[in-house]
Parts: sequence; structure tokens; C-alpha cells
Amino acid sequence: MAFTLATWNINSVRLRSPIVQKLLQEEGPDVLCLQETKSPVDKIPLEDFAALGYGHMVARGQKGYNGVAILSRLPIEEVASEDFASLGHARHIAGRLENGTTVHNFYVPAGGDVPDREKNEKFGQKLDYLAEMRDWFTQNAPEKSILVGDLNIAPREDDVWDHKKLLKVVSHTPIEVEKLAEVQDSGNWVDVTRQDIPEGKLYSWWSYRARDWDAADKGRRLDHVWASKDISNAAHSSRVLRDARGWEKPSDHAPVFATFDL
DNA sequence: ATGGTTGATAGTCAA
Repeated sequence: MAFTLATWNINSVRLRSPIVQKLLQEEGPDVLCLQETKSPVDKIPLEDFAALGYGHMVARGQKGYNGVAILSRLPIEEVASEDFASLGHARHIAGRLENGTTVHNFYVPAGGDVPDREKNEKFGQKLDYLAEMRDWFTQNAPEKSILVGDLNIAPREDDVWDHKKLLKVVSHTPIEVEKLAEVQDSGNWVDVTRQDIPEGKLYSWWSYRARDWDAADKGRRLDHVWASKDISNAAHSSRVLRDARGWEKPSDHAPVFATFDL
């Protein structure tokens, strides 16, 4: 069975239900992982999505902030939901498809503005969150698993518009890149997006604050698709749907896709 | 060095 998966930080699933529907109709991923739904689970407009064939969902939510959901046209069963760093935030959910594939959907803390845990509690929480992800995947070695989400870190030089200018900017600091690498190593995860697109600048997020996001193109690759080693050779056709950043009332993130022959 | 925009929600906080 081949299935296509997409991950998208939607920045309010209720406000942006119209463009979620547009994505489902035009691109037809089998599984869509959303982050920053900013909604209690019972207020996610699932009926809008069910009408398009996406009647299955596992989700965690809270009022106003955070929130993760996996929409699927295939049956999916919840298998985990961890509160890493004990923040009391809805930032992780994992589901399993009937073919045995596990999908982890993460919204890693953004970390605030100052990359120093002494001066900025949020930065420390981000590093702690990553350390607990690492420890969890050390204890729970992933098999036949996919990890996606807004990891809020752009690890490579060509994942940002200017490596040198961003070295002290939260999302691209060396300590964050190191912590993310530890998570990746702990689960033997393969970066599927960069397996498929090994060369060149690649972004999934552009700030709302730019006058012209497209022309300035000051992007970062914050959204990721990883696969456990045992299924990494089944992955292909990765892409970022940059067009979606220019849709009506857009999210500041674009969806990232991958297809798996499993 | 600073401000730029957006969303949830009702004065700010978070991104």
C-alpha cells in the first residue's frame, strides 16, 4: 500500500478550516498532521473534513494555544500522547494505521526570543522538551514509524536563508541543532525530506512580519518528516507546498509532504 | 537596535 502524508502548522484549525479543506481537495494526502490547532478537540470542525472523506482523527487540544491533530481517510488509533518536559501542553500525539505504521505528530516549543536558558525560561523548556524526546525514543525504539511536525528547529545551513545571521536566532542556534540531532540519533530516525531533496535551500516557514514574504524569501525549514530506519527506503516524493503560504488568510507555515510504499 | 504581523481572547501573551 502506498500512502501520502502531509504535515502542516495551521495556526488555528478553526480559522483556517477553509484552507485545510482546499489542501485536502487539491492534494488529497491520506494522512494530514496538523500543529498549533489552538482549539479544544471537541471544537475542531471535523465534520468539514469528514465530508471530504477524512472521517478519522486523533487529537490533543487545549484552549487558545498549541494542539496537535492527525486527520486521516484511513482508520487510525491513538497509541500515545506524551507531555514532555511536563509543561501541561498539547504538543504530541501518536496514532497507528491499520498497516501497522505509527505516526508521531509533534509541536516542539518555539523557545522564546533569547537563546539563553538563564535569561529565558522558554528556551530552557525547549531544550528540556528535546532531551525528554531523546530519552523516550531511547526507551521506545521506533519501528515502522514516521515522526513529523513543527520541530521549531532548522538544522542545516541550507535550511535557513542566512546561516551566519541566524546563528544566534532561536531555531538555528548550535545548541538546538545539537539537541535535535540527539533526538534523531536516539530513534535512528532518517530525515526523509533531505533524503529526497539533499541539495539546496529549502524552507517551510516564512514570517508574517516580512513586507513581501515571497520576494524576501527569508525562510526556515522548521517542519520535518522523519522515518525509522527500517522503512526509510519506502519513502519518496518529498516536497514543500510553497504555494499554500500564498493562499487566502495563510498560515505562516507551508505543508510538507512525503509518500511511503508500505 | 528596533519593529515588523497574526491569533486567541478580552488585557496581554505567544509565536
